[in-house]
Amino acid sequence: MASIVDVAKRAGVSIATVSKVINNYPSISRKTRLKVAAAIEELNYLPNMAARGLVAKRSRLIGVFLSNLFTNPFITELLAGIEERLRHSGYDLVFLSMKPNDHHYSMLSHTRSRDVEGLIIIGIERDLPELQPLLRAEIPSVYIDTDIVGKRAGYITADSARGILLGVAHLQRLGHRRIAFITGELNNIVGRSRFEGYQQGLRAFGLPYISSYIVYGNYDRAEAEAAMAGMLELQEPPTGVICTSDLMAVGAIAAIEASGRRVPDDVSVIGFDNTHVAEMSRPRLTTVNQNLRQIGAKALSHLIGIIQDPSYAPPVAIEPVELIVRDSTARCRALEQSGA
Amino acid sequence: MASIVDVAKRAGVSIATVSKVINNYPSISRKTRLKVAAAIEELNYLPNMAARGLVAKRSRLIGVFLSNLFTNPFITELLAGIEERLRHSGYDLVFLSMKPNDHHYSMLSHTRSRDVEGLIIIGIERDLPELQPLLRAEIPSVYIDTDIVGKRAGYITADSARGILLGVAHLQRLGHRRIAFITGELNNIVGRSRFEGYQQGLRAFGLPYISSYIVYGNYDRAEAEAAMAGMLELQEPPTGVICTSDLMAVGAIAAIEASGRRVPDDVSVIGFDNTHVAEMSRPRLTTVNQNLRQIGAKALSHLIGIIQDPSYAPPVAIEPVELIVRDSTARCRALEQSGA
DNA sequence: CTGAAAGCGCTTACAG
DNA sequence: CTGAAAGCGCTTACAG
Repeated sequence: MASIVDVAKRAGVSIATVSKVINNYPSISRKTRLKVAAAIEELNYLPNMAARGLVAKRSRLIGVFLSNLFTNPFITELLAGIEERLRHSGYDLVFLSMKPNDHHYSMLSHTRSRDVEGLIIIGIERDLPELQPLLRAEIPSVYIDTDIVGKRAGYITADSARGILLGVAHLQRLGHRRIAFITGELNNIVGRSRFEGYQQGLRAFGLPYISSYIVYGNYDRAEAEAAMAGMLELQEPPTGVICTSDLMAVGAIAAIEASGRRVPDDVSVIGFDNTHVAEMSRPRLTTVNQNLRQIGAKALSHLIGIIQDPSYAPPVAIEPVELIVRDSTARCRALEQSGA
Repeated sequence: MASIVDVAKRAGVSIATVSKVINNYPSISRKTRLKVAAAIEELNYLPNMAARGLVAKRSRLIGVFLSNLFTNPFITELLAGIEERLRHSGYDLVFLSMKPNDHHYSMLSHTRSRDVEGLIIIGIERDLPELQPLLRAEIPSVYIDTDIVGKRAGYITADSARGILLGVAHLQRLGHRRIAFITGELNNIVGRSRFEGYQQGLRAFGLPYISSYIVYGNYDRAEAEAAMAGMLELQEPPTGVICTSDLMAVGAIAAIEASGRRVPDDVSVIGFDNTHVAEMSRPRLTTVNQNLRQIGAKALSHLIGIIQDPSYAPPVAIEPVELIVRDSTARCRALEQSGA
């Protein structure tokens, strides 16, 4: 492949001049600029990123750390958003796979050995010890779904609390008073704020707080199914249930139907994420939509801002959500009966 | 960050020696090796990949080109497989986003400017002109789902034909004779071989070939729904239908139910891919499973083989598939009626 | 406005 | 078994 030397020869200038043309130095005369541009074109020249990175510390590489790499379907949308915004930025994306059981491994070393300019870190635990060195080193970073801030680090996450609140409001409007909540772990901002949204909702509408209506575990479908089955055996089962993922909602529906009840006639169910699953499920899920693609795109925009401008304030961004009403929620039947 | 110079100073040797220790040159004495290893440990040293790549042309970077970046849910599984195998290989993965409408862009230049050692290319059109330069340059490459071979390029794909054949056999065993086929485009190996599998199946079991039972378009759900709706208005609608994605199967089911029929009682439906959707759909889908995770892992293994050993024969690998029987297929009712 | 030179952090013949 | 030196392809003060 052609190098800067070839271009210089062809254009009859020094390599320093070629470099300046490539990097848009203003000093270069129009004539020279044109000559060099022509040579670049003819030779199909593209600068070697490694060399550039080595000397200028500008690798044009953005690193991504994922906790459960690729296992979560929602990651796809996020990456699509990132990639969209990435396209004409001149940056490429490198996946840094963590090696959790390797003592010699550190996220910071990995980042540095690749000369990565900035980091997008997705769905990681807030108290991971590895994160401290990253923050101390002031690597430009945007966290998605983990509330971490630093001099050059910020985060972006959906307004989960409001999503759940919207769900409670919706059920309440349909006449439900016994509303259950099946959620994931509470050890991160996403889990915590969803739980807060539930509590706020109950309080706002004067609904009873019944601790046996609350189950938390992982975001797994089977677990939600078991949890729901358990609640259906209570003296007074809930008439509505809010789940914090669409998969969990599907699990809840399975349990409800297995008990001989129907959704939404007997029990209303709300999901979270508005994934494909929500459309696919029968009945189709009423669910909370977070614009993952946009979150991904914004994360990257902010990251590039932080990288390129030392005075750029890192984001602390809570993205709006909306409730998508489909077929898994309906008027509370208990209400209709008592009303009749 | 510590450089090789720091390590050399600390260990009291030359940088050449440090380099040799890092790269496992056999000439180094045990004593020196230990001293250097200790210094590396103490300084938390990790070689700068850009510098290494620059001089040795070994960037330890594997590039990935995706056609519809991240929009396809099946990509997730594939990447999970790749990442799994990648983990302790010393390579990282860089996403190279194609810039289709940029004249100055070429996949080859992009690859070279990143010093990428090898390429995984997923779901790309076979006759993309960009591919020729890549092949001529003999960049080690493994294509997934595109049948392309070269001196240092091979491919890996699931045995789609057999998947469809298994579907036809299954329906035939259940007494179906009027079997429809809704598929994607035929302009690539995946589309073609699935269609072949369908034809082989009909022939093998002496089933009628009815051209109005065959629809192809994209892999979209809505399109499959429309196609199915059309077939249901035929004089003699099919009693079984095979779709080449789970999403299309869901679309077909929607059309069947919209027409007042039921799945599987009136019409049996088979999907393809065994995604989450298959479990989620009601009824749960009978579908063809391809082990995407394994395909991803194998693709990477082969690629590393090609990179590291010039005499490694590039793969031409057809991976096995299996039929997962769930609730969307049942005995043909027409048969039962005539049999009764 | 342009170019010579130093240097980024490595690897690899080569000499000893 | 070890090290001095050249060089990979760039960028960036600095001099002119």
